[in-house]
Amino acid sequence: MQRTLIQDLAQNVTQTVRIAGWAHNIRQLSKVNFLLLRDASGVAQVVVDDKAAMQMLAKLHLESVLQVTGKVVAQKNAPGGLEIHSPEITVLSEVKEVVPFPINKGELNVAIDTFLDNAAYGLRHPDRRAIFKLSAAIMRGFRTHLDSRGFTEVATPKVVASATESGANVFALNYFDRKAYLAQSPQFYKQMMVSVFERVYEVAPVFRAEPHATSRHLNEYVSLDVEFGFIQDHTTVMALLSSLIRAVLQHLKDSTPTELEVLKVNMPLAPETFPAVSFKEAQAIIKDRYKEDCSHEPDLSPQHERWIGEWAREVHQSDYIFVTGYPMSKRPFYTHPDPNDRAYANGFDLLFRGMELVTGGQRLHLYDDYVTALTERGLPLEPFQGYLDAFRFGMPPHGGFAIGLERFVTQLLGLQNIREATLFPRDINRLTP
RNA sequence: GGGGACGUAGUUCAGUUGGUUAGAACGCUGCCCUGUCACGGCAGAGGCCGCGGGUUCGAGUCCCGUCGUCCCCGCCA
Repeated sequence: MQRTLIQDLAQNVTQTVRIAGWAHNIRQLSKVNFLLLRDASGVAQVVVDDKAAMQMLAKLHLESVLQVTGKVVAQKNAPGGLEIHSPEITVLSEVKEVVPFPINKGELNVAIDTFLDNAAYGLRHPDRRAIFKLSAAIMRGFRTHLDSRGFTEVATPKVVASATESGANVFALNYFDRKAYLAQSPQFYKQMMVSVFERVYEVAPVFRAEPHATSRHLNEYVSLDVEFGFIQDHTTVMALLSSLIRAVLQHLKDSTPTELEVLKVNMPLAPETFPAVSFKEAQAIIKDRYKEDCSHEPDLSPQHERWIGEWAREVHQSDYIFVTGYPMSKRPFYTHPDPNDRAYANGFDLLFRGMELVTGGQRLHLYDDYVTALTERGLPLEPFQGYLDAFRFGMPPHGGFAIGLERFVTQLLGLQNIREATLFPRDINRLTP
């Protein structure tokens, strides 16, 4: 007999079906037991009133994997109105010890460190699983929208020869007795691919060797990267990003309504055009409204970003806000300056509910500009030659951005810690599981 | 790298100005209960109070060190 998923039981009322999954809970009354069986699609109640079967259940540990063949019955006092009667139960995988913490009590109540130590078990909790269903839907929505706009998905190397664009620390590794590094971003490669495909994107991990210890940083995270050619300036990139975010949110509503409900997600305010303020305007708002003068600082602090996020929600009814025109001194060498004021960048950050979600902008596209930019920063040309060749042989005006997937999920769900949006997070002191 | 907080049962946490035998809930074990749905009831097991040192008649509680964890800043997505 073929296996039926628990979510499909409603279409099989009065039929005999076979379901299989994990012993989520067993409620034992004297003459009847209720076995709650969980599979990836849901939880079903199995009514056990056979004496031998109840004795077998009494000895069973939770999370044992069972196969149950029985009749689907519509019963108004059953959870969900359905249950399985006259079950024949087979143990497929017996658990021989007590589970580390309960996952069958609704809300999960466990410290994040304990949870992550037992991730392979804890992630089975339906709420935790729902987080990663949403994460998958974000990646799917990202791909679907960009595919429809003529983008090509690429896979660029994660093992690279030279340390990279910005100051971020990289992980060094031994590559056949040569030094290599884990890529801190696909930046160079996606730019090179603009000269091949014009429009590209990538969904892949990036690696940062920064010893940060915060609730919003990971040393390995998934970067949703986009790069495309023949743009006017950074505003072309911002327009594409806005429509992409809106398309992803719509995709979530269409494809994961159950998960959005289970996790009680407040869908973001995302107006047709995301509001934008310049870096200097942002500083003025902070001074005006929050009475802190940061006008001599070259960047916004996390608190400043939270304030701007709050301001955008109140004044523009938007959970997303662009901050444009950061000082060039804080941006990497490939950044295109504002032609009207070369001290500032044709770039942007996108804040989502007060946290940096995206960085992007227009890039330099002329070979000579790269030579100048590298020279001004005291960097040698030689290690960048493979990259620079793309510009020597013709590169259109282009730009792009990178979205932090786990940050998207964290902010969407209002999670306390980005590790909750990561299956197996890598941070400064966690390398396993 | 700088700063702050916290380490007590398998888990999440209480634990008074230092005072005798360290508690609760969930989980676990046994018994009872035909309809539970966070099932309920009764009974029970389970603790080097992170580790080391100190102060004190006496330390889970105060001090120092150490290890671990969480958070903030820096850096970034």
